Amino acid sequence: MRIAVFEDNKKFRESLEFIIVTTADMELCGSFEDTTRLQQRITALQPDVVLMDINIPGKNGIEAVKEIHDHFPQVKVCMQTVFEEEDKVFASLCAGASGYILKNTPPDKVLQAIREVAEGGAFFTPSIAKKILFNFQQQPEKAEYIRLTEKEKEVLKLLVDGLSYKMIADKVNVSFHTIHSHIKNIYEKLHVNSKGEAVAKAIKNKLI
Amino acid sequence: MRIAVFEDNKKFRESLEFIIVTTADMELCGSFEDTTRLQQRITALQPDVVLMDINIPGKNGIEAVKEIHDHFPQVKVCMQTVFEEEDKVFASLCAGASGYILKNTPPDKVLQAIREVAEGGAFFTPSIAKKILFNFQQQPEKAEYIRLTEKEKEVLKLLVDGLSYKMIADKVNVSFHTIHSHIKNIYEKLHVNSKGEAVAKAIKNKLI
DNA sequence: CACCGTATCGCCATAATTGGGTATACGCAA
DNA sequence: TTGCGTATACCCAATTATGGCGATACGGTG
Repeated sequence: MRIAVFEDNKKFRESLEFIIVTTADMELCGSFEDTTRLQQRITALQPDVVLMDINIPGKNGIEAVKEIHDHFPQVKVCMQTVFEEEDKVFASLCAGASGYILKNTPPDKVLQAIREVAEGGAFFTPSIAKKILFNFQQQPEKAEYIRLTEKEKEVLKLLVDGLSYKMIADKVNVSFHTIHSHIKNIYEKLHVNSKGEAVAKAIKNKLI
Repeated sequence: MRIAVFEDNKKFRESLEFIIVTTADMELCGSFEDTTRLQQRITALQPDVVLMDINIPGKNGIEAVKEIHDHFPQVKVCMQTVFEEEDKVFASLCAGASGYILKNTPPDKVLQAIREVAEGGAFFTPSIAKKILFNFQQQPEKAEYIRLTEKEKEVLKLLVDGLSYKMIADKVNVSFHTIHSHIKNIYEKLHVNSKGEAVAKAIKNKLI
C-alpha cells in the first residue's frame, strides 16, 4: 500500500512518515511540504492513499483534493487538520476526500483510517462524524420514514429513470396491470398523485 | 456506562450482552427482543447508550430511535443492521441515531462505537460512512451545459413540484397550450421525453 | 435599415400514457 | 383467520407526448 504525505509542519510530517514506514504493509512513496507540481508528483508516485493537510501552502488542501479526485479518481485522499473548521470539512468532503481525521488522532487510528479509505470505505474521527450527522439531522421534514416494499422500490427506481409503465412491466417481467397497481400503491404511500411528484419525492427523500 | 440492547435475534442479542457484560466500564441495564413499552423501559433503565436493531418487531427501529430522540435527548442511540439498506440508513440518521454499525462489526469496534457515541461523538462503519460521503459528493457532472430560458426554468420548477400542465398554465397566467409548447422545448433541451425523466434530470443536475 | 436567429407565445389534432376505481387470487406471516 | 404483499385484470376519464402551423418581439450583423 503506497502512501504519500502532504504536510507543511515538519514535526507532524515526520511523525506521519515514522508511523507509515514502521508499518509492515505500508510504503511511504513521497512526502512533501507543499502542493506544487501536484499532478506530476501523483503521476510519478502512484500512491494508493494521500494524506493531505487542509491548510497547506501552494494551492490549499481543498483545491488539491479536488484536483486529485478529478485527475486520479482511484487515488483516495484522507484529510487532516488541527481544527474542526466546519466549512472546510464539508468543502473537502464534497471535493472528493474519503476520510477526515484530526491531528490529535492516535497513530493506530491514523493507520486504521488509511486502511479503510484504501479499501474504498470512509473514515471520520468521531467529532467530524458528529458534524456530518448534524448536517443530516438539520433537515426536519425528512423525518417521515416511508416504508416501501422491495418491489415498490424497484418500480420507483425505474420510474425515476423515466421509464413508462409498459417499459417497467417489460423490465420487471410482470404485466402492465401489475405495475399500474404497484404505482398506485406507491403514490398512496408517498401521498402524491402524479409521476412528477413521485419522482421528486423519491429523489429528495433518497428513497431510491 | 449503562447500555440497553434491543435486538430480536436471540443469538446476536446474547453475543451483544456478552460483549457488554465482559467489559469493565460498561453495564448492561436491559436487553429486549422488541420495542413494546419503549418509553417505560427507557425511563426505568436510564441507559446512556441504546443499541437498536433496525428491523425489530413492534415499532421498527427507525420509529423507535425517533421516539427515544424526542423523549430522551440525552440517550444516544446506535443502530445495527445486517444489510446496508440505504434508505433506512439515512432515515435513522435523520431520526436521531448517533451511530450505525453493521452486524459483522467485530466486538472491539462495537465497544468503540458505544464509547464514541456515549461521549457525544458519532460512529459509522466504513461502508456506511462511504454512503454518507456519497451523499455529499453527488455533484452534477454538468458535462453538458443546459441553457434554459427563465420561462422554461419557471415551468420546469413547477413541473418538479408535481403540477399538471393545466395548473402550471394557471399559475403562470398563460394558456395551457403555451405551457405545452414550453415543455416540449424543455424536453428537447434536456434530451428527455417524459415528465418523469425531466423531473429526475432537473433535480439531479440542480437545474432549478 | 433589412435580415436572421432565437426566444417567446399561441393553437389544433391525435395517439399514447397515466391516474383512479374496483376486483380476484395466492402465499405467507402475524 | 385476517391482513399484507404480490400479481393480475378491466374500465374510464384525464393528462401527457408529439407533430405541425403560425405570430410577435428583440438583439446583433452585414
